[in-house]
Amino acid sequence: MQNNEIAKIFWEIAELLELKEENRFKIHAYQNAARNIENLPHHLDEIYKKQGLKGLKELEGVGESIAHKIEEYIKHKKVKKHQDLLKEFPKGFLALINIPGMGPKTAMKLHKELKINSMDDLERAIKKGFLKDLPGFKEKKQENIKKGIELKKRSHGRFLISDADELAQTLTLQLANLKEIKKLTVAGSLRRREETIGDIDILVISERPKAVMDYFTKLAQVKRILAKGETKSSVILNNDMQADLRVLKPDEFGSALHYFTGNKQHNIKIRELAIKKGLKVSEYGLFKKDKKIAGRTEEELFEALGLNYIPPELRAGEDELEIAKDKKIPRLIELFDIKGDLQMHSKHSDGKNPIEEMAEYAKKLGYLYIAITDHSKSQRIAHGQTEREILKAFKEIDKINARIKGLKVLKGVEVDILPDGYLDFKDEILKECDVVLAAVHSVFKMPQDKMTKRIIKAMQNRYVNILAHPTGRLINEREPYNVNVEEMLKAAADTGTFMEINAHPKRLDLKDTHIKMAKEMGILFAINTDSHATFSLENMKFGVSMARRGWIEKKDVINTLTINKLMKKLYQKR
DNA sequence: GCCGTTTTCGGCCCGACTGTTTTCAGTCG
Repeated sequence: MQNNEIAKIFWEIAELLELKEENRFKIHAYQNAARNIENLPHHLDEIYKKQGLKGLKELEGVGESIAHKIEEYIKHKKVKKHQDLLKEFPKGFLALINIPGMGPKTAMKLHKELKINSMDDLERAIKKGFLKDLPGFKEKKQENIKKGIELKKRSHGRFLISDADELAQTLTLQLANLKEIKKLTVAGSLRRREETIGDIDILVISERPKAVMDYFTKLAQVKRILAKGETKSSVILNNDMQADLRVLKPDEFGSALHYFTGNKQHNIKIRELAIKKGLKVSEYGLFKKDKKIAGRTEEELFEALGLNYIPPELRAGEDELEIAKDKKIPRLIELFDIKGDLQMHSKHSDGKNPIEEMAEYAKKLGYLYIAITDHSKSQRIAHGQTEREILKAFKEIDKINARIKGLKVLKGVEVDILPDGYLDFKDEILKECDVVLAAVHSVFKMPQDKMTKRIIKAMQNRYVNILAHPTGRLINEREPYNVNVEEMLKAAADTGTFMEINAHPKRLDLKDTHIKMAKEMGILFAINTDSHATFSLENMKFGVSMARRGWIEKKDVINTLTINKLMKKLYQKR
């Protein structure tokens, strides 16, 4: 978690500099560095160990000064500039500018005029009505700050993509009822298929924006209106998620969708590119002087800028513009490329449905095969199977295969990787399987070198095909275990082990940056739902979008193959 | 503070909404 610790320090330096009204470009530089560090696939101390300061300076947004501060943190666990800045303000003061609607200017004014130094001070001052005596702080502003504090206290961070997806669907279904709306689409982080979602962005095409805004802000799910204007409204929904609606005209659709999809860094880079070409981009279109030259569709916009179409999942503000300029954006994998699902559980361990029901459901999805991969014996909580039980289950699979046409059920197991790196089943059992997934399910807290060795040892087993949920994280619940991902991936490449992209919305493991790194090493993937019930087989879409964010093509994924080619791949390690 | 296929100095994305200061600053995305 070291990268995030350093990023947090740079975010705070930026905030502190904002309070001091420092040069805004300097502030921007710290924010930019923080953002880039958060998205790094490698640990900063590993980069530093291998390549020193020079390696740090090669990172985007990191120059002389910030590289030294990273070095300082690695050596001393703190950064002097950060400590000095913190000393200039009372403890707990930074919390104030993180209240929605409050920025550095407001916070500083309250600090200077009313000696408000913390969240507690602020709440007390509001209760006593002190704010009202201040110029520029009338009734409404005070009310907004109060609501901002409440929201801040209740909010539990970002939402799972599956939850946001469902909510967005109910909103758009209702909006679609309004006849004034010509076209309607979800944009923002949900369209980019980020692993978690902060708010829901909806773009509407209509000639009558006022009617749309009235309807939107009165929806049953709306708890509070943050802003309501001619073209843009923001609301807080009942579950405390924010939703933004933007209304534009038909000939602005492409540029508006692009602008509203982001991310922010990507948009900035697009605008910078436009400037270099003597053009200007905004949500209203691409302009040469005052003449509009593109904007009706996203495709038109990219083409006018001399770029390949960049799919939303790749719009990260990293190297996608350069690659699009060289016309090298690949055709990314699609949901319909998936021919089967190679991790799921049945009643034989902790699943809800019998094998046959899983198979029938998969057949309805159009799959050619599935693998039943129930847990091994040491997973007591998950009713892991003994050797006898799994062999019995395989006989049941033979019978099902004889009955069902058009879908093959593979005999599999999700075998536990024990703390010493040995597996929970002996090779005699594993060799009876068509597919073997290995996974860590216990003793998560291990020093990095031990955990890395443990996993690598498991992958060296000739029967292990796939490393399941390779980093073990549970989004919003559990950190990944401490494993050196780069070494782990190198071992996967050496042993011919496939990496899982686990499609469960809480896992999404590997994540995008690690997927990209693994692909560069030539590793192949299996995108699996890890289903414990029939309906969860539908989660495949979340795995596919995570794969797309990692630049994955159909050829990189083994469960896009036909059954014969897949079997060949699965047996080539033995 | 970062960055460079016109630059090692002089730039650094663009626009909406709110509240209140009657002309705009602050905040947000």
